[in-house]
Amino acid sequence: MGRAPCCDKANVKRGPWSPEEDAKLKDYIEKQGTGGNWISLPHKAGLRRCGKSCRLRWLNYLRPNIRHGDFTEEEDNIIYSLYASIGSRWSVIAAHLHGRTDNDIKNYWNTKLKKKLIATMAPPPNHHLASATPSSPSHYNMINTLLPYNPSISTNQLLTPHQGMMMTMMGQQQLLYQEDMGTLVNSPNGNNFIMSHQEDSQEQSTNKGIMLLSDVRSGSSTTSTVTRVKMEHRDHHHHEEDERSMSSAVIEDYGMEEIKQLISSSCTSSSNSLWFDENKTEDKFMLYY
DNA sequence: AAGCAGGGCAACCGCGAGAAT
DNA sequence: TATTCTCGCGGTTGCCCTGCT
Repeated sequence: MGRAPCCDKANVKRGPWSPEEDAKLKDYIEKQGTGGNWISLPHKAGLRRCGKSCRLRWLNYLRPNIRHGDFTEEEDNIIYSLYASIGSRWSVIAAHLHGRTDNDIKNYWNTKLKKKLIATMAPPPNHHLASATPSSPSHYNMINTLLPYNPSISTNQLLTPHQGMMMTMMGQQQLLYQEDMGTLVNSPNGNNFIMSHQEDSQEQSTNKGIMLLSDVRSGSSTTSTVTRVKMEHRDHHHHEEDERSMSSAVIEDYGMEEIKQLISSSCTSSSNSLWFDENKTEDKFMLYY
């Protein structure tokens, strides 16, 4: 036989915690600790609560050094970077933000940061691909947060930012392969890009897949690696070779209607190229279909 | 002032992995 | 070894507040 049931669910209080309950729980844990057993804790502390509820209340609200309130830009950047790398592993992300709880970060992401990201990705209303106008600093920062976060972290495997971002956006799809196509180096004066290898632009345009361009700045120049990513649906009945269909599924999976509109509005009828051209002199972020 | 809609956030739900019996 | 529970996690829900009409 196993253990006894954790609690009598009919006899436990649910809903918001009162100040008295908070005080009881806090007082008990500060004096006695959790004892490694949350299930028996509420009874010992004189609370008519489920152990899980006590644990949640303690971890998310009562424990010392919890920080509430606005997130800093630095915290935003860490969240962006880690989310791009590991996805919605909020507990791991929380481990890198002192005083923040996974619940806090999750809520913050869902209510604010995701919208902020979408807003930042969207081009200005008068966006033109040929424009050379630098984008806003906020976008500059956002793009750079997609660069590898240097983690001495406990994740098993970190994807590169573009992998992570794409995997996140792909939803039902999986990475089939990633192929390095070369390196772009832009000159200090701006807009001249040199492909260090893979000079066959014809092949670039005819090979199906997504080309990603991510930037690494060093000194006065920016080095951009070019990666072609090939994807397929996990549902083998709907294996897609049609990149247009794939791009549509991507957006729907991510639930980013705004980005869908953005892509639609950015897609030219004369080619299959979709661009997120951020019009920066030193940083570009491009999707190429 | 009242009604409504949307946003923010605390709390709950359900699942998987591992532990206890 | 099988069964059942605990813990920790991510996803979801629902209440409350605020702003708009």
